Amino acid sequence: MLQLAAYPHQPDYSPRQNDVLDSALRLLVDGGEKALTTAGVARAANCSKESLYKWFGDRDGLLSAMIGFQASKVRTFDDTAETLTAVTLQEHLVLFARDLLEVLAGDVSLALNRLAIGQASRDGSKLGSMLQERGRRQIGKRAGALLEAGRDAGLLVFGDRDDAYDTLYGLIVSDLHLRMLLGEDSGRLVKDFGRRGEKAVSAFLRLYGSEKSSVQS
Amino acid sequence: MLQLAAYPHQPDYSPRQNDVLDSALRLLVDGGEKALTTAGVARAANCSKESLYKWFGDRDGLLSAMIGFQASKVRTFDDTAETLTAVTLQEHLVLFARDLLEVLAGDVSLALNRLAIGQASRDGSKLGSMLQERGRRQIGKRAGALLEAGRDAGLLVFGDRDDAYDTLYGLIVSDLHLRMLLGEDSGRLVKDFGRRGEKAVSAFLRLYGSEKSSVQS
DNA sequence: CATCAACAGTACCGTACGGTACGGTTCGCC
DNA sequence: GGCGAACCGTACCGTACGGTACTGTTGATG
Repeated sequence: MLQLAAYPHQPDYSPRQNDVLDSALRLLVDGGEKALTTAGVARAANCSKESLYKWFGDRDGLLSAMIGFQASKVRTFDDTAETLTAVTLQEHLVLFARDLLEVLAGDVSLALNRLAIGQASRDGSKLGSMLQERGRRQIGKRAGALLEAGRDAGLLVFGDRDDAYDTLYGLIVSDLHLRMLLGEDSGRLVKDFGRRGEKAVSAFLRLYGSEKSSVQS
Repeated sequence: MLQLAAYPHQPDYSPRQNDVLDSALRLLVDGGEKALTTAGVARAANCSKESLYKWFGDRDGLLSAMIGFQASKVRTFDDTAETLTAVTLQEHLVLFARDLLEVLAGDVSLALNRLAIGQASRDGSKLGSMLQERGRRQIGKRAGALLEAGRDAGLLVFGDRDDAYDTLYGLIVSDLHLRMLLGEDSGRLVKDFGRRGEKAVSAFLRLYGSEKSSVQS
């Protein structure tokens, strides 16, 4: 699991409003977008609809705020302080893979992705690009730093960093994310994230690893 | 592009009803789920709401029928008749990759996936599993046959066929499908499907190809 | 021509939701 | 204590949608 900030970090809203956003996320996770009515949020959060509209403008503003709020809780940490060896690079990659899979499988993440995808056709995909920017881009920065550190240490060989990350991502996730979004029983799939990550990293190292990066499995 | 049956093949519904389903799909593609109202479908298809309910039961029945109807139009073709060489295997894999990407990027496919994902939280994901079964499973059979033919010809080495296909799928698609579902401007991404497929197949062959399968690029 | 089934078009109903308005309450501030 | 801002709870409004009922109209069959 990625680091969660111990304190909400006061991103954009007051503590009271953060509580409301928490309730809204809970509601969304439990019942899907259909359950996310303004009256329902107000009831669940013990606030009035009038306050909702004062704080967030309208329903879309509430949705945007929910995405921003959730993104503000997901923290990526730099794990490239130490100098990399073949073993530690592999370990860090496997750790990254596990974290990535667990974030993608999180119920809040799944609910928000479903929400954004559902709205993608309508409103010019504002929510979709928000999720992209605040979600994948952020986690991609961590992976990119790790990959470049591996290259600097002579353990990885690649030309374009984004291409390498794209390959790594595909090897780790494949269509698992989409299957979960479609509602495939994730309970059955969730619990070999460790093994899945190891296999993906192994394949990635076979593709992009230098000679000196080989690690006996 | 995958083969489209020249004749609708009379899957489950009458020609008149197929026309209605076509109109409904068109409506969904143009305006998203919000635009897919029963009155809208009836107007677009020049039929009455009463007929819609008689034919499809209720709105969910209409959605299911739309998925089934669209799936019935996508035909996978067997391309493993000839005996495989290193070159033809690579060509078939690249062709498969291109077809896969173009299917996933199709506007009807994207609209239906968005629809199913949007409903995944509510109804026990009936539409989601339908899409899985009729879509990915179907296209996966073609890939699976190709992979096994490659193994039989001594060009590929793998233990579990599904694992190998999962890897191939991840290398080809990565998170491109999700990005398109989120509304990322596909126009910018769409047109190097050929190159993307070639690179993915090249990586796949490096992972799963036997000695004798090496092809100079 | 009479009959009957299928269907289009439309009017209608109940409900649910987004958004607004208002009375009552709490709480900080002078 | 008096005042005003923030806010809760609720009532309210307009609209849009899913689903049903009704009235023709067509077209095939005997």
